[in-house]
Amino acid sequence: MPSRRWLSSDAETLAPALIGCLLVHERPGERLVGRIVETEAYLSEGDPASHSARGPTARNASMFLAGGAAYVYRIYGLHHCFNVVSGRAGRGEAVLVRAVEPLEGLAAMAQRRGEVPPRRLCAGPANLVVAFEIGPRHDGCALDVGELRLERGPRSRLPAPIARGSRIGLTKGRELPLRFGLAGSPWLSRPFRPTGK
DNA sequence: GGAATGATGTACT
DNA sequence: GTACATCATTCCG
Repeated sequence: MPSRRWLSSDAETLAPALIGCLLVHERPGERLVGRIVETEAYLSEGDPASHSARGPTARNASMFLAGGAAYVYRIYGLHHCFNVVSGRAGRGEAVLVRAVEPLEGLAAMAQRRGEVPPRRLCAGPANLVVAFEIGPRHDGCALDVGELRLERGPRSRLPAPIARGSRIGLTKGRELPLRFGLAGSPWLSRPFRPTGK
């Protein structure tokens, strides 16, 4: 049984640690793989932007599971976003996966995403969810077993340093530098400004 | 019951 | 930079 201990670290630690890890969606006849290049941490305390900020509800219940579960929610009535729950059970922290570099299954991803340039296939949390055919059915799933999995990347060094900046699209908690990404990667949803914003 | 809100993406000025 | 599609969830009364 693969160790899940690395997934129980706090969100601010896990978010950069997920850069370089692989997201795998494997079903009969189809295998989708991507390398995570951009994440955001949502904390259990002191983070007004976190869905867990006002305690458990029906929607955010899976965010309070133990690290290694998936948290999938709908936003703006239109899209879904995929998170890796982190920390110990009951904490309520998670890491939003904002962009991955597609490695396998590009044709299937393109079919779902439509006519977009390759670099936009999995750029943005709602876009990668479409490309990877992730849905509400994955909410609460364990990410070390089953069709949707998280795999540790190669132990070799990353091809670039990890950049850090403020999170995107928030109305609260903008000042917290909790966005992480592979510096200079063409697969990011948006580039990191040199200033860290 | 009713209203406000939102961890987005795309198109447009 | 702004407009907006679109609706479940959340909060208030």
